[in-house]
Amino acid sequence: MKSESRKQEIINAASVLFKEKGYSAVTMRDLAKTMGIKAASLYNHIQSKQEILSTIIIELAEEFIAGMDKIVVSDHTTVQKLENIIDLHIDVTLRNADGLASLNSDWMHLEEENLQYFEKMRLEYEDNFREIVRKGVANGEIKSYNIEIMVFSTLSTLRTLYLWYPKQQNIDANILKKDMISVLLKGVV
Amino acid sequence: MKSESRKQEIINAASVLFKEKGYSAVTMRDLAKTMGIKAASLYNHIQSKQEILSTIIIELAEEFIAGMDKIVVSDHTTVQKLENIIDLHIDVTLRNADGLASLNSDWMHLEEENLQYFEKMRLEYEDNFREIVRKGVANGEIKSYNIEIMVFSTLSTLRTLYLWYPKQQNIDANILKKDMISVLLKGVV
DNA sequence: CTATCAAACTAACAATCGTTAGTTTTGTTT
DNA sequence: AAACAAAACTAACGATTGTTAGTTTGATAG
Repeated sequence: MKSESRKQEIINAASVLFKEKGYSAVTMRDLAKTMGIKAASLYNHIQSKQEILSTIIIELAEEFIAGMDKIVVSDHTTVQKLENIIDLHIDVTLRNADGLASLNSDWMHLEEENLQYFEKMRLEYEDNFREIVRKGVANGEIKSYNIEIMVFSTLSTLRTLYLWYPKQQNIDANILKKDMISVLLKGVV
Repeated sequence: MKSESRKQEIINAASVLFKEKGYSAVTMRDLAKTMGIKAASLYNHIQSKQEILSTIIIELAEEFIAGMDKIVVSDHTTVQKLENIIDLHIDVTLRNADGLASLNSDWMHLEEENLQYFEKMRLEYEDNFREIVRKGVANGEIKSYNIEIMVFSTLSTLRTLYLWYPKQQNIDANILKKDMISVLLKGVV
């Protein structure tokens, strides 16, 4: 076996470092030191620093696309769909909070092909989100505020979960889901 | 006059580049090319790359601290205070959206002294925010959801405004304030 | 004109970057 | 014990990094 697990260990360690300092500020020697080996040894397992970044980001982006697609084709109400989107973000955050840092902050360092692929997915995701909200406004389930503001407000919170949730200790995932749905959809006053 | 304005031009150009690629990925030669001069010439106006970053971030952080202090000592209701916080973030975002990118994403590259100062200010700001919400829950103005979730949800949206607002064309600042207050406080359903 | 001075320049530095080539170690299988 | 492969190593490369030293340019004031 060509040590796929060792490669994953490197990617996981890189995710942590990228979250702390960002892709550009992390050197291959930093990553090697974390793994307890020399920088050159990393190349027995990975092809390049760029491969690490793109693996982290593209994998996560495809997860979001797959999750959103399921929600879009479902026959739920708008409110249920929004609840499912919140669930999706919380689930992905619980599974890979470190990797989400790269997806959110280092996507611009992807190289040409993967950059275009990522941006296409992000646009598709946002369009789906916007369309769900738009339909909700149209059928009266959602208040008639500016759609862009509602989408941005919700999505910005969900996208930033990876920064906040790992620092919380006393919040169970299911309680988080429930309260986050309440706060995001019904407001605080 | 020791060309304070030329220094500000450099800082403004750096803010734009830092927003696009992050502090670590921007080289002094990148910045010089943007200014139409050679990298060495930058040092007639600034002391170091680090000075540019700390100027951008510390100035903005102090603005937030000053704004928050005014709100804290006011005799407004909790809801009014939250509305004023939203106003504060929108005002700062309109004035310096580029710089906010560094404050949000590159603060960890500050050096020892400024890093500690920044982190102290951030903690102070969040504590003030949390205390305002806590009092609002105590006197019944705010719903009794988890306080951490409410603070995070609101603050994460306000902190990310700099990414979103510059891309919006048809949204007037006053309409944005009004709608943002509605969405963040009263929810979308 | 000439003196002055800010602001540009050229040239170079030591350090560090991602990465490659070739070699040795380590652990398992025959 | 011999053979093999995985995974570590040493050494080095060319490029790029932030920054410095010293010099030239160009506009302004006497």
